[in-house]
Amino acid sequence: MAKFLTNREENYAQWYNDLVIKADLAENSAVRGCMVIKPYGYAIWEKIQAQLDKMFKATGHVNAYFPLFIPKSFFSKEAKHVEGFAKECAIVTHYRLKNDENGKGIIVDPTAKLEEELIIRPTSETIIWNSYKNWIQSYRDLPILINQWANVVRWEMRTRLFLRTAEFLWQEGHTAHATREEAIEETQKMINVYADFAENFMALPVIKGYKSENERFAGAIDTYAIEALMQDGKALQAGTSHFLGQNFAKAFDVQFTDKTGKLDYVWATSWGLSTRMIGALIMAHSDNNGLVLPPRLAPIQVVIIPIYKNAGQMDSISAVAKKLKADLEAKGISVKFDDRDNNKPGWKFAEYELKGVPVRLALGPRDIENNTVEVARRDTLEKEIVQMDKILTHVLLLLEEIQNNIYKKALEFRKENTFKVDTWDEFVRILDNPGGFILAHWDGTIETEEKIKEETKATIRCIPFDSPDEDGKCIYSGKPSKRRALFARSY
RNA sequence: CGGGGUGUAGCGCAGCCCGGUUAGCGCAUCUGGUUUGGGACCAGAGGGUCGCAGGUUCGAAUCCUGCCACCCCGACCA
Repeated sequence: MAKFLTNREENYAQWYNDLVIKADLAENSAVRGCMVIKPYGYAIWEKIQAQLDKMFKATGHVNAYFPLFIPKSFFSKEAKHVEGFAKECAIVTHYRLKNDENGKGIIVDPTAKLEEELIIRPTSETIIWNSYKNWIQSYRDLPILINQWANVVRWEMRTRLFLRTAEFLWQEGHTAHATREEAIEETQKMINVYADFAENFMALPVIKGYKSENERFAGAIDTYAIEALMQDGKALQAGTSHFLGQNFAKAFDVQFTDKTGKLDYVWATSWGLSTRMIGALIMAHSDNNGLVLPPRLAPIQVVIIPIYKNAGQMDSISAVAKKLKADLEAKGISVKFDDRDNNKPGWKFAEYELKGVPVRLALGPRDIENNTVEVARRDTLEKEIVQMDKILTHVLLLLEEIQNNIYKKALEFRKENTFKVDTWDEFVRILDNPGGFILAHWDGTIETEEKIKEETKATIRCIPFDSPDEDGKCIYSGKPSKRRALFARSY
């Protein structure tokens, strides 16, 4: 059918790239490493935003906005934090251009040099905590539960549409608390919100766990993550929530008076989820015919395609289609009636399969005569004929079923590609074929983790929250271990 | 930053080795007509600083020099 895509089995990376372009989600821009998110791709992001925003507000958070620029001096206040981001910063040094004296275009005006350089935010902890310093004096000012929807810049050496771009869109939550316990509770709450969102809206099963010290966010005491498995057996970090302890409060001198009148530093968390999620969505569900979108995040949930030979037929089909569209919309479903005359039905079928529209309804003269609709579902590509009077409930149920089915399929895939491994040989062998998640014992040291990474490119994705206590031996060093970690090669 | 590759119409490419009519093909676009239940067909039309700057030559997309950009493979990362 869709011979326009590279085969997923032949070249997974190329398939992914083709799909992003052909489905009209995004394209490379004139700026190195930065993408243009096209309307269809952005519509998915808007759906993600709308749902997450609702969930953040339901858990007591509010939105605010902080500057894109961060003074260099702010950045260096938390030692680990700078170290982590220093190598991928874009820096503003001047504020004016002028005409070149030799008449050759425009140049940076050397007299317009900034006193202090500005960093384009790679993340906003520093600029936000600088503000929190002024906002917090007493325990009565706490907690602060703020989220920001923003763009950030990380000057990555190699980029890939959605998965890693030099500029990306995300949300970052930054909260301030009076006690350690409350901050930890917040960190956990938000990783649960992310997992809930991933599983119930993206139809993406995830594993929640702790990051190893090596993989932790720069400046965090503890990082929790949700990890998902892609169809090529590689892992993708889909969201992170950090317990920052008092690190940033100390760096920015944010103290408060508690109920007993004692002065203490504020406890912090931060948590983020980015446009990378769209990459996860694509890689987790799609096939050789194109995207497969979960109904709850699909910009178009149902497309209606007319099949006709002449204007007379089109008139009667159009009347039925418009009524059907209105009825479905009244049930809260987003519907597109594609009555463009410049493409044949076959072309449209292929087009909407490529774009992952969950349900397709075809209406032709036969259907008008028999009072029926042809219903096709994107996830299985099955077609059936449904009586017009049953179509509303049928579509509603079908959308739910597709949502559940693609989740089940992804979960099944993850189960089949998660392995408990106890020997080094097996570990190496499984990583190469078939790949996937590997649960193995690890001695808990950074040295071992790095050796494993060097030799196999596999990293510890997380130590799953639900990983049970059990005695074992580290797969690499043979030293005793009490718990299994989750390993994989990752994006 | 190291290794490899590519820049020719909106997109994908051929031409370059071996210099020589008006730079070609497919897709897309526009016009007209026939079509329409799984990516239609015919006829016609428009669209080019051949990445940039020099050089060699009677003549350069083609040869030489320099530069720039992008892509792929490694080291960094959500």
